Amino acid sequence: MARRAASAASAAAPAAIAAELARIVAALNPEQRTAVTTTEGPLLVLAGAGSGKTRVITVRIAWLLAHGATPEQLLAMTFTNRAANEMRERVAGLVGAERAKAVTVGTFHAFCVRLLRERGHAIGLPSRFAICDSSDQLAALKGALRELRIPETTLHPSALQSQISLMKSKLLTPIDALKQADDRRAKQVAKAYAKYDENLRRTRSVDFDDLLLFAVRLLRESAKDREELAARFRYVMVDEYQDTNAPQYELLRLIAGAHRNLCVVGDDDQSIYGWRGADVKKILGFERDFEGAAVVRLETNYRSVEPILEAANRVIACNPSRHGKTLRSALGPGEPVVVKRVEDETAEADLAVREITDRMREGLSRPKDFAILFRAATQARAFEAALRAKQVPYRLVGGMSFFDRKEVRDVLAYLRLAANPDDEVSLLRIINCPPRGIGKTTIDKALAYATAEGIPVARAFRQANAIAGLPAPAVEAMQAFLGKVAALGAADPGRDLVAWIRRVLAEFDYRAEVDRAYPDPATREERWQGVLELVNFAENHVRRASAPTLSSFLEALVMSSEDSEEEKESARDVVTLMTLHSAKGLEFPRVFLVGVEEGLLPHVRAVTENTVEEERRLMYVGITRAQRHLTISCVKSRARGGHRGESMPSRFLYEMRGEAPPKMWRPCEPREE
DNA sequence: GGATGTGAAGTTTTT
DNA sequence: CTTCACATCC
Repeated sequence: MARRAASAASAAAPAAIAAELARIVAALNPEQRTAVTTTEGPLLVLAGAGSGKTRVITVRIAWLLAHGATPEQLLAMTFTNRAANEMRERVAGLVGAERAKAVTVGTFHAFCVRLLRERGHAIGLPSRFAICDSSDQLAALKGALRELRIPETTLHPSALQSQISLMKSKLLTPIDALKQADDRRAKQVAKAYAKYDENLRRTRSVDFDDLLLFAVRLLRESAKDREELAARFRYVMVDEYQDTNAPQYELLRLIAGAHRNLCVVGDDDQSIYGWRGADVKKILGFERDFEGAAVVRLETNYRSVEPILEAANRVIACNPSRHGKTLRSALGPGEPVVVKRVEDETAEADLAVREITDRMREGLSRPKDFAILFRAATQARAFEAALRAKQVPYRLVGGMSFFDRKEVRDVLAYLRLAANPDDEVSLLRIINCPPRGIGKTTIDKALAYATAEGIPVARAFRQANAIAGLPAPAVEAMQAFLGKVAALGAADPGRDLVAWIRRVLAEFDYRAEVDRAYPDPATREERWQGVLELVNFAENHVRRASAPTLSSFLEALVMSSEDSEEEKESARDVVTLMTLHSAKGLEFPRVFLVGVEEGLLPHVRAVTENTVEEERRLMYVGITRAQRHLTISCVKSRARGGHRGESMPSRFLYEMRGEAPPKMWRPCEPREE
């Protein structure tokens, strides 16, 4: 990041590239062209669904480069790795791999990691901090609860996790949380938050939210770093701006606040992450925050046929607070949106699968043309069953990731412990896996000792002989185990990563543990494949990274949600099942939007919590995924939480047709507080 | 220290 | 209905 703007790149941009760019810009519609060529000052690009948003950002980067900016001066921020990768590839296609490489394109989180590794010392951050993923976070929270003697039944760790994350994404410190706490529970949450943070600091760890928070703190406190960053990144671009939370906004202000060359692209109508801290007010108030901002609306949609966009426009028009856009189809007329109400969820699944098999029989559609979209992940079950019965290949997006598999997490814990002997979470995970005679009682005693003495858990284990009442064999086993770990972690294997991982596996005889834990030979083989897949990842990392180390490998794993090879293979020609949230940004020729009922979409909790507007945006996102065909379904009777009950069509279905709901119809009522 | 049974609770998810 | 955490038993 501190690297000087190297102007060593190609002396003269090839004339061919310049001509190509002129051709591309000429082919844009007038609004897109304005968005591309307005380079100075704050710019808000309101990009409706399917309006060529990524094209605008990438061509804008090419335009900036062709008009005097150096690649080093450009910063493009995204929220997901997927978006970052796509942007990088498309920029490379426009300006050539060489210059594209020098443009900083990345997720907010990846940007912050780099910033903190290079400059974090200014706020006392150790350069070798570890990054916790969400299951590490959960384990750390359980530890904090244990130390505070709060039973997990009183404060559910996963609920605590999202509450703390939400507070962090609103820039609330544990002290703020304690000040604001007005009841017993809130006080406990604040205390757990404080203890959790304290433990992370002690183990030199940060969670995902901390990456943003520390970056903000660094740029607030160190004028030198702030000024250097602002001087380097003269042009800042942000994708999916409607998803920005408080720390991300703050970060942007700190980098681009002085020169104001900030271009944000987003769609307030697709803001669906309010529940995790994304603040739609940031995009609604951009013109106020950055006075004199130019605003461009992209309303021509290149994705969907007219009837689909008409439905989308009518639904979203019911939201009171928005910038206001109306999508126009570049594709023209098409088949009308189909709405069906069937008996129950089984019939709903049969309806969709029947349609899929019929269309496939015609030979004009393939499995990958179809997507089934739903509000809640639990709805997938019925569709999975129906697809299986008809032998239609499908993939369920979300669900358990490769890195959540037990064997993968176990092996990762070994690697992480070797890289960071203070990693308590990993230590506790594998201290007795494979079993080495260190039981729950022993561990509890060591934990109590660590808490009483105020020392790291790993140190307590190392001093096991000082702890009263521990069985001698357990003490020996612990010390032997820690000795092995220390020996492995003494030196970073660097390029020999793969061989080193194999040695770790052999040293701890993890194969034997897999054989022991899974008596069934088929699952045993499957589990072991998971371990081997991890070794593959390491191989890839060594091949791709410029200076691979154990730490860089572990970090790459935490920061990316990359699919395993096996998952990539199976994702080829299959029907896609996913939640509306994971569907954002995707498109399919034929979409089924299912379970469009009161209580589900909008969800009951959204109704009681007065967030129906966000549910309406979710409906809008669902509709606008469809290119040519959209089938919406709802049921008369649905089993929820074990009980079967009557389901009414969603209010959104009436809005979609521009009708008022019938008189007899009762939406779920907001609860009076 | 590990296997089996009982109980409660059950949107949305990326980094 | 089914998943996950916890308690109890061997």
